[in-house]
Formats: sequence, structure tokens, C-alpha cells
Amino acid sequence: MSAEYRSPSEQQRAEARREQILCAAATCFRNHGFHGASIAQISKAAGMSAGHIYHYFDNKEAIIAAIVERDLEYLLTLSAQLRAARDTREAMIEHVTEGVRRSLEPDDAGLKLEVVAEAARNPQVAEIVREADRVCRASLATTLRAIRRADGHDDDDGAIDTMVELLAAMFEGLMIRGIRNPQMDRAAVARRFQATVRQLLTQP
Amino acid sequence: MSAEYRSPSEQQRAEARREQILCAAATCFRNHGFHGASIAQISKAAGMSAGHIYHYFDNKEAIIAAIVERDLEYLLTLSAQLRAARDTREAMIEHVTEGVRRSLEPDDAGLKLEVVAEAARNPQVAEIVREADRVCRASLATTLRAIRRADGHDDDDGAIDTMVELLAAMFEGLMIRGIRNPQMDRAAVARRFQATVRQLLTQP
DNA sequence: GGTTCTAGATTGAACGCTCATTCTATGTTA
DNA sequence: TAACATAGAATGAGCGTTCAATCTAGAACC
Repeated sequence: MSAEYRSPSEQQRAEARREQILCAAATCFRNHGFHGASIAQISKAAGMSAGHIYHYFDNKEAIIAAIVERDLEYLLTLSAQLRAARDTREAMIEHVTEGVRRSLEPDDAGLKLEVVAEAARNPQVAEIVREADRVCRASLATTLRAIRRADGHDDDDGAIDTMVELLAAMFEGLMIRGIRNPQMDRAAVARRFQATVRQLLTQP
Repeated sequence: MSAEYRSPSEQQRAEARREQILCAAATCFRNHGFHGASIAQISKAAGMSAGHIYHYFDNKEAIIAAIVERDLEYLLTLSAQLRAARDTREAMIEHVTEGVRRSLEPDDAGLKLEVVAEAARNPQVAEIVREADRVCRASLATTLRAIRRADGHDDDDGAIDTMVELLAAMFEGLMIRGIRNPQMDRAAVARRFQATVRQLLTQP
């Protein structure tokens, strides 16, 4: 019965192994797409045999799902950080530059687009993506509401949600822009984004 | 030597056959992704044998390239239409609703995201996509400049280009939003987009 | 401390299948 | 008859997945 016991180091090791596979898979998916990347490629990149991957994941789909789930953290952390700032509004505006830079990072963007494209046709992936998005939106909405309240505005929920959508569309759209037009003037775009976000946050 | 002659009906027929393949391929790519869709599937959807597809396209990559090239038309036509309108600015703002609707169309969005994701890793596709984007940007920039001039603003090229990037990011981002949050309030988002575009066009 | 036992980690070959592509044979049409 | 359209089988490679066989490290016992 107590055969299920795992020493901490064993658990750690298993976790590290899973992480190793996920990192290798992320690279392969980025370079060849979900269906273009083979288990053989992933196992080679992870430094283990193909068969062994199936000790940690049921199948290829499960690897995709795990990768999607990992990506939830960033925006949540950011949103919490902003709320903790002295002047949340200016902290957010300040952070736009970093957000633009991040969206234009080709590796990040490539994998995220791969995930969204997969979500557009794979219901299982779609569900994970949508749940993650729901959590992110809720967090961003809270931050937005705090900013607007501090400035004396009292928006209804719908208005806040719509602001969230516009912000999300702008930064997610930038991932596509970075691929379609890699020569864009990033600094100028960052300034324009900053101005637009400021207008959005301070409008009556 | 003159064996290369084709009667008009022969040419037409061949063109129709190519189109038939491209439509079938677009559907398959949308549903299964570039690498997930097989020639067998495409040939079935196109109502011909797998081997016969190779009479019209060198290989699968060539089909992808042809599909990407077909998609250039829409924005060019739109941009020209707007410029022809009496009040270009109001015509553009008016058209935002339609643009939002289009970006949220799941089939269109799915295929376009598939293409961008492929461009992120396939240099051949990337080149086609970037050239098409360059043409679209130029057209939109001309329209934008006309609007701003009519209102007495004299922006430098960089400012116009940056406006184009912001507009493009918003609408392309909306394709992602439609997948990540299908329940969004589309009408409210359309209004918010309209207001943002108006601000962009009329700002000092 | 040395030996045996054991359970999980790991491998690599094997399986059945599907892939993109090629080839050959047959139909069609002018 | 000549040239092209088309089908469908053939090819060889590679796919995701399974599995029997080994390895390894530590627990249990002497």
C-alpha cells in the first residue's frame, strides 16, 4: 500500500525530467509546429529515448496541453505586481514598453501563435487556452478597475471588460506584427502604444 | 516547339482545377494545420486522386505558398475603396465595425493564424507574407495620409507608419481574441475600436 | 560491509500505419 | 494519332506508440 512513497529527490528528479521534455518540446514545436515536430525529434532534444517520453506523458497531445498550461504565469504575476505599485496607472503605462518588447520576442511569439492556431482547431487545447485567458482577463480587469477608481471613474463591468479586450488585442496583435513586419520601428511603436494606453486609462 | 499552346478553355479548365485544389487545401489546413493536413485528405476534398495534385503543384509547400498569395486582395481593395469615398475619415471609422466582424470570423482567422505561425518558422512562407504585408501597409499608409492631410495635419512618414502598425495590431490581435475569448461582447468591442480609431485619426 | 532483492528508470527494436511523392497504365479529347 | 488528364497502385521513409529487455540505485538482510 505504501509503495507509492517517493523520496523528495525522486520527486524532484521526475519533475526535472518532465521539465526537460517540455523545454525540448517547446523548442521543437516552435521550429516545426505541433504536427511537424516528431517524438523522435523531441526525445533527441531532451536527451532521452523516444519510448521514455511515454513514462511522463500519455501521448503527444498531453505534451501540448502541458506546454499551454505552463504559460499562464507571466500575466498573472505582472498584473499583481502592477496592483502593488504606488501609482498603478503610471506603473502600467511605464510597463507598456516592456510589454511591447515581449510581444515582439520572436521565440515567445512563435510558440504562442502556434498554440492559438492549434486552439482554433483542437477543442481540448482550446479549452485550456480559454480557461487561462479567462483567469488573465479577470486579473487585468481588477487592475484596470483599481486604476479607474483611483482616478474617480466608475465604469460598469462591461466597459472594463471591453478595455481589457482592446488592450489584449493590441499586444497579442503585436506578436503577429513582429512576424509580418520585422523591420518595424519598435521604439516608435512603443511610444504610440504608451500614448494609446494612457488615453484609454484616463478617458472620461 | 509550339506544343505549349493551350486553348482558352483548356487554360480555364486548368485554372479552375488549381482553384479547386486551393479551396480544398485551405479547408484542410484550417481544420488540421499545414503539417496535420495530408495530400490524401486534400485530394479527397478536391475530388481527385492524390497523384493528380502533383500535376498542378510541385509539392505541398507550393500549395501553401499559393494560398498565402491569394489572400492579398482584400485589404488592398478596401483601402482603395476608402480613398474613393467622399469623406475618407468617416468612411474608415464607419468601416471599423465590418473590420471587427471580419477579424472575428473563426474560419478566416484560423487560416490566417495558421499562415502566420508557419511564417514564423518557414522562411519561404515568411517572405511571401512579408511582401504581402509591405504592400498592404503602403496602401493603408496612403489612405491614412490622405485623411490626416484633409484635416490639416502634416505627419512625417514615421508617424504614419506607426499609426498603421497600431491599426494592424488591433485588428490582427482581434483574430487571436476571437479564439481565446469567443464570448466577448462583440458590439461593445466594435464601439470601443471605433472610438480608438477616431481618436487616432483626429489627434493633434 | 557485503550480498541479494526489487522497483522504477531507461533503452531501442518492433509494429502497424500514414505520409509525400513517383510511376505506370488508362481514359479523353481534338 | 498525339498530347494531355486522371487514377490508383507502388515506394520508401518516417510517424506515434508499445513492449520486452536491461540497467541502476537503494532497501533489507546477513
